[in-house]
Amino acid sequence: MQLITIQPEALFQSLADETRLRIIRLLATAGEEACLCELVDSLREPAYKLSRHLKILRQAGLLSSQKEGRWVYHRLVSNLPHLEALHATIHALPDPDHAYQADLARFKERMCLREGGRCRVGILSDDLKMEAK
Amino acid sequence: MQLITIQPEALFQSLADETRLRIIRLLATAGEEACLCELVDSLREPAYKLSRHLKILRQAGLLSSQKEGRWVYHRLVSNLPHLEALHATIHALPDPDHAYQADLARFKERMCLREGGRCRVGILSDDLKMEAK
DNA sequence: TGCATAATTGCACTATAATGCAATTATATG
DNA sequence: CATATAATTGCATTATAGTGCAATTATGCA
Repeated sequence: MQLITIQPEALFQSLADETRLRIIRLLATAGEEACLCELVDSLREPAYKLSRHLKILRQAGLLSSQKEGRWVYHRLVSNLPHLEALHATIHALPDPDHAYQADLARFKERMCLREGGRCRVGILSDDLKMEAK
Repeated sequence: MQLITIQPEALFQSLADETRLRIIRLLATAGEEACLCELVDSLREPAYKLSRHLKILRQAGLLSSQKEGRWVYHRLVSNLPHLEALHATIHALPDPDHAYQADLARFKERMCLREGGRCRVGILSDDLKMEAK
């Protein structure tokens, strides 16, 4: 499921985007897996955008994704020495404008809606639902 | 000399390029500072190219550069927790096609030409000199 | 002061990557 | 089987970033 030879620069490439770094920092600090709709509500970014960035992170070997019914849960991969080291780096990153802190706060609140540890609701933020026909 | 607020994604952005990552890995593994011509001979890339990438790394807060006569020495910055962690990550990176190992071997050889710990010769690789008038 | 050289930079060009919209796929449920 | 919805993707557009050449700057030295 993961590439045998990951080019190191592709690893950093995948973190060189604000949205992707927000995703990774959130999952790293929360120590949790999350589905797309939970990320949408936490980061307040449209689903199509996050979905694409999640794919990039998966291809870079940073995330693994697992489908459960209609939901897809994304979690950090950390079975390699350089990935462990990378997570330590991410934990040590500064948060100058408290953007990550805000993401994490929304995420924690969102996690309260889980039932039996699983997501049972869709996107809650009205302005990010696609149903705006 | 260095920015007060470095955006974390700019840090990864600066490592998301093969040439820049080669520079950083070389300086990190060698534990040495190096001038441009030494890097040109070690990485076998044209001076104008490396010079530009060095500038980007400097602006990202990863390198500091110091002029000594005609030579400019570049060294890693590591006075911050997340930079220390980043160096650990870089040390843990795989080297699938042994490119970094080759860079380091050329660098060590090149360092033998120093006198009193300072570079005294220019670019040695004939095909990378600009004098090809 | 003139020349050689270490290093940098302006400019044009090309390649790559992010974005938004709309459509589509896949799954659960009445 | 029809509908709702979680998630993904095709496409056109825009923005960003790397490259090579040639010119320029800055320094040491004869």
